[in-house]
Amino acid sequence: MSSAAPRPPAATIYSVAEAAGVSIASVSRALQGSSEVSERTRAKVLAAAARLNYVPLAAARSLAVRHHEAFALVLPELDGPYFAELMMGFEARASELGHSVVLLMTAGKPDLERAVRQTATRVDGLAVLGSGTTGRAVAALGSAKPVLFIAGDDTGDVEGIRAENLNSALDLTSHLIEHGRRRLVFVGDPGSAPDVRDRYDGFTQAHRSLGRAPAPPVRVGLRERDGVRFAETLLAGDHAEHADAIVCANDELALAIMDRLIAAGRRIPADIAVVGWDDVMAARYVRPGLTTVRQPVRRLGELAAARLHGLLRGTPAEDSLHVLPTELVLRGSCGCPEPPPPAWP
Amino acid sequence: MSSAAPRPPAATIYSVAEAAGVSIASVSRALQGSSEVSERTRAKVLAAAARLNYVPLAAARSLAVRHHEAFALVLPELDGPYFAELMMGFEARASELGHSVVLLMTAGKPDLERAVRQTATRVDGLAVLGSGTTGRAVAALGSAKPVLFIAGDDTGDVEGIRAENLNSALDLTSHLIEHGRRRLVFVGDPGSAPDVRDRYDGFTQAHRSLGRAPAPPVRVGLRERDGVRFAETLLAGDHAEHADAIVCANDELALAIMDRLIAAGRRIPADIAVVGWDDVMAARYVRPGLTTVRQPVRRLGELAAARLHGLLRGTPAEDSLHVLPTELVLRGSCGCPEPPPPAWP
DNA sequence: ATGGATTCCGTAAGCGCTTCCAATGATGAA
DNA sequence: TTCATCATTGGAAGCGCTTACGGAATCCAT
Repeated sequence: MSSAAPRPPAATIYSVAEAAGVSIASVSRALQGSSEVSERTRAKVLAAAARLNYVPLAAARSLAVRHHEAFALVLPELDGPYFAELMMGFEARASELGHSVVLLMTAGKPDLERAVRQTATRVDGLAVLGSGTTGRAVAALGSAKPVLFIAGDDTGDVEGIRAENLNSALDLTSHLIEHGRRRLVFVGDPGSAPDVRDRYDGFTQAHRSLGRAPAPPVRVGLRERDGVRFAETLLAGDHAEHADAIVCANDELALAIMDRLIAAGRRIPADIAVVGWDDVMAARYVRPGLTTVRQPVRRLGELAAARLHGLLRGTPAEDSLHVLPTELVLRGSCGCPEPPPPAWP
Repeated sequence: MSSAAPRPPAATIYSVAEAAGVSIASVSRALQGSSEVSERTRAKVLAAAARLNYVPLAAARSLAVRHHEAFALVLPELDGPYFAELMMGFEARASELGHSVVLLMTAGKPDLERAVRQTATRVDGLAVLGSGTTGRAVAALGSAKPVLFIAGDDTGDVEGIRAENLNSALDLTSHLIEHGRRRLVFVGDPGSAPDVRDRYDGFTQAHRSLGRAPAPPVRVGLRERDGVRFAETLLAGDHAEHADAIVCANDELALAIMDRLIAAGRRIPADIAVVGWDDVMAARYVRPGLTTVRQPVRRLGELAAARLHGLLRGTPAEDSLHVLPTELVLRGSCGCPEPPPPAWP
């Protein structure tokens, strides 16, 4: 439990040069591998570097080469598998491409814009999840650095990637209607995020294409407590038209609602169907299993890193890459037969 | 969709100085706030800086002041709420303390040691989760930078923080025994990680203190598929002594096992009790609810950042801070009555 | 007024690295 | 043997910032 360990001064390019008996220029060249150095000096340098445990200081290198070999990932919060997967994908790909990743969480940050700009000074590009405040804070960056929006709006001037939302929501809603449901309600605030908006749009389009009128959205947050609250107003009969299917903006909401409804004696899906979005782990363990939509979140993260890299090198975007397909996961909560448990390889 | 946006050169301290009509030294002083500058020049500088949208380049600053104002968080993977919470806590606290966080995921990294050292060059300290390979890669860093192990071993020379494991496991196991269970089995590999080891130790101690002999651990991984596999061998009757309670190293395992057991017609907890560890979201939505142990993971992350900061300034560790208490959460799967659903504020 | 304190500011020296440029020595052709 | 050629190498500038250091301007007490 040594608290004031004496830290030996780290090796620098100078100490390596001295140890190897060459100039710092040669050390740099030998280590970069690129330029021309004789085998002899390269060997000497490599040996000395290894002996001294030398690793070039990132800051010095950044200053000299004028870039950072790092990307920022800025996220609103980090809940559930969604963000975890996103990060893993992003980090993995970024790392392959030779970039570190610095993480910035926007939730609860008093001076977001400052935080963003601060972060921006140590990276070559930023991938940003979150609209609203975050989006604005990032926009304030101007075009100083490449920015990529994840699951954001098509703002036209900044590139963005996302998972498909509208059509999946349309399919999901239609599926419910095919199950004979007639009084569907959408729970979630389309104004809160572009992907929620798209999901609600799919919901309405499914209705309209069948000549029905969609109910207005129930504008609540995306957390469990919001679901609980909604379930309670629903049970209290506050909802004018007695819903027979609930389309939730995410699984958290759906799970919480389903739980309360069941606790109150409602049968799912017999009395009322519930579907969610995201396919979180809990979705496959509750009974009935939660019908939901699975997004390729990890690939979204990977793609974000790859595109940022591309942006840096001026590689034009292939539009087709920018919206990733999703997958409907049908389980018992919508009225489908419960699927067999997945077989693990 | 502009792919080759012309990026205007960023403002530097020189351009600000020129715009403000002062020297770069004054700009630096005015912006640092600390040193003495007249109100007049400070105002001029601030105005110019604002006008030019100036933010000091982190790399240049790092080079000059010889530290980075950044911490690394290195994690083995990022699954479930555990890691997400940890990260949020870490980032939040680090940010409060004025540090950026750079993230390094060790899973699937071909040259881990290189990656770690690379990362180390751009931070002032690293918080590391994961023993084994990761631990070794970090150890290779020597004492070059402050390192903090999260949920690692007490290696003596490096500081570490963790949640309490042994006593909670002891309590949990005793609780099961009080429920009348007699043939408990522990699922998880004590050799895979220090915290799993401690949990198994608690398991054995609970037995010994009652004069019973603990069964040897079932050494499997921590993922759902491992649980499924175990459940299947158990159902196949491979397990010599017919278990009446399963203590899992984490919730993922417990959930998967419980699911398969129920699917096979076993009644939980009547026929067999199952308990986990972590209190993931799914734990409170499955039926029966999963009895588990909740760790203050977020606070673990916060503490990690705070201690790293302390290490940097030579603040000695308060030992009491280093192991955080956990909380038993009793639900139906151990034989307790199902608690009422939580009330959200 | 005059001296010594105080303030405030600019000059310049780095921080550790990359890279252009010129110098070196070795090589081959004449 | 001599000279052009070429592969290597070192010198040095510069990336943008902080921070001694010392000079100038201002102040107060005498």
